[in-house]
Amino acid sequence: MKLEILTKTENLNVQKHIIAGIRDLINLKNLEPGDKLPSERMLSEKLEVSRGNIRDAIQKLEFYGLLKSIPQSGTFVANIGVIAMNGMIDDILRLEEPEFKSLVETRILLELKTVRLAALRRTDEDLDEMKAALDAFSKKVLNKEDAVQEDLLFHLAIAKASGNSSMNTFMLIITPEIITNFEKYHVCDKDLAQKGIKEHEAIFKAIKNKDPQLAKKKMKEHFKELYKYCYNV
Amino acid sequence: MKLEILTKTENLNVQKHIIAGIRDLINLKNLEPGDKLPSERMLSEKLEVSRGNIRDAIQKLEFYGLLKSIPQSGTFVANIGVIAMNGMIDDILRLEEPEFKSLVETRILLELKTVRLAALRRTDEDLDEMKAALDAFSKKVLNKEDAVQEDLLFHLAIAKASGNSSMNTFMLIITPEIITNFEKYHVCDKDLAQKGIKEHEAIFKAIKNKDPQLAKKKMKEHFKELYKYCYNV
DNA sequence: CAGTAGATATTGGTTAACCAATTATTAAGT
DNA sequence: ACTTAATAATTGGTTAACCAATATCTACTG
Repeated sequence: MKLEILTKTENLNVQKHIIAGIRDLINLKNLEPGDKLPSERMLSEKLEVSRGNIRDAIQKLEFYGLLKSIPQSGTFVANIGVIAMNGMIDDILRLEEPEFKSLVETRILLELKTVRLAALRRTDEDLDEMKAALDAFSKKVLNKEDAVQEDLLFHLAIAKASGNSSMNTFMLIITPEIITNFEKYHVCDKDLAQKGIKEHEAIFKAIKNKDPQLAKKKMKEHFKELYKYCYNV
Repeated sequence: MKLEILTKTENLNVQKHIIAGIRDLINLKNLEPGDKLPSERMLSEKLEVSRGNIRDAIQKLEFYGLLKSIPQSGTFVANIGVIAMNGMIDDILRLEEPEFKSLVETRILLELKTVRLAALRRTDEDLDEMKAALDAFSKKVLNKEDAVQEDLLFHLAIAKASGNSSMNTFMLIITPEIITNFEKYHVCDKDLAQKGIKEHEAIFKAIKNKDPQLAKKKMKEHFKELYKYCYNV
């Protein structure tokens, strides 16, 4: 018999099997917040997978705040009751890779907020970093070079200036895929980029002047062009 | 000499050291999208950390879409240019744990959108699940039991019905911390929960009737109470 | 000289042994 | 009988050896 390497999809299925197993076990044993899960070795034996797989699954549930590992002690149910635990795990198991449209939708939502917050909260240092990103973008466009990266970095600078760490994180999560798709579908062509400079400058100015309303308005106009491209491609 | 175990913070610093090292290396060698990174073993030697630490750091950069590992072949720079790579890595290195206020801010933003989308896109199956969550919440409140979990599960059901996978994911990420803090600060006391039933029902009804405007309005009213509690505590 | 087949080295991934901290159990002492 | 000290077992975390797929080099053939 030939031993085949597991594909990424198969690995994901193994992980889902484990996560479902942990959920069932929590229910079976009526584990409550603070209770200890069986050891990784026991879990790997019961679920018939390697300890490494178990550790990966636990890490994922830790990421979602459902479990908490403590060295040389054990893995514990986080401060979340059994009802929420079940509901959330089911949601996690059902999660699918987001489509490009979802990403754009989310990005627009986030940015219309971060730009407002940035106008309210930006420090002088934030302003400097945004200016640098803005200049880098303009320079590339004027040289007729591709500037998708510089574009996104300007937007990330706004996210940082918003002072909201979780929005900043979420922007970072969706940005790479956005860049890849933009480049693939040539969303930002040269003509559009020319307009982009003016629009970026308008956004920057509004943030500099601490005018949240105007900042949001300018961002909306900026996205208007993107919208057209995204939903026509 | 006594060997001490590394705390979680120290481990995080090691990871940041590695990520910065990888960034410097990409710059030094002018690696472009598709180029291969040095092997994990070389990196671990050069940065003087274990291969496991290297793998963790690479995994993190893979999560943010900056690197891509291929078995038995190597780790490659994703389809993102050196400028964006530098900017994003710097952002990642600077990321801090979000404060509770940031989480609430983000949650409100997300939910005012997901509720609109849910009203537009909900399937009958979505409706059933939301109804189940709604009933579970009502039942608990009427029994004068704590219902923070059921509350959040209703909101997660809305996120699912929005049909936007990334917003759904983001809601899942912030939910546990929200639950923990709500319970800690007793944000949702019994009287508020009584009101909550009516508010949830109004939201549900609006989604059922596919009325996005009304759904958003009702969600806003629902959050009005929360807002007061969050910023007074 | 080009091209190909085979051997060798390198790669990310996996596994099992190991580690020190913790926890549970036992034994001893008062 | 209770407390405490010592020991054994268990725990998550870490490390190094191992694996098979891949990439690279070598030697041979036409």
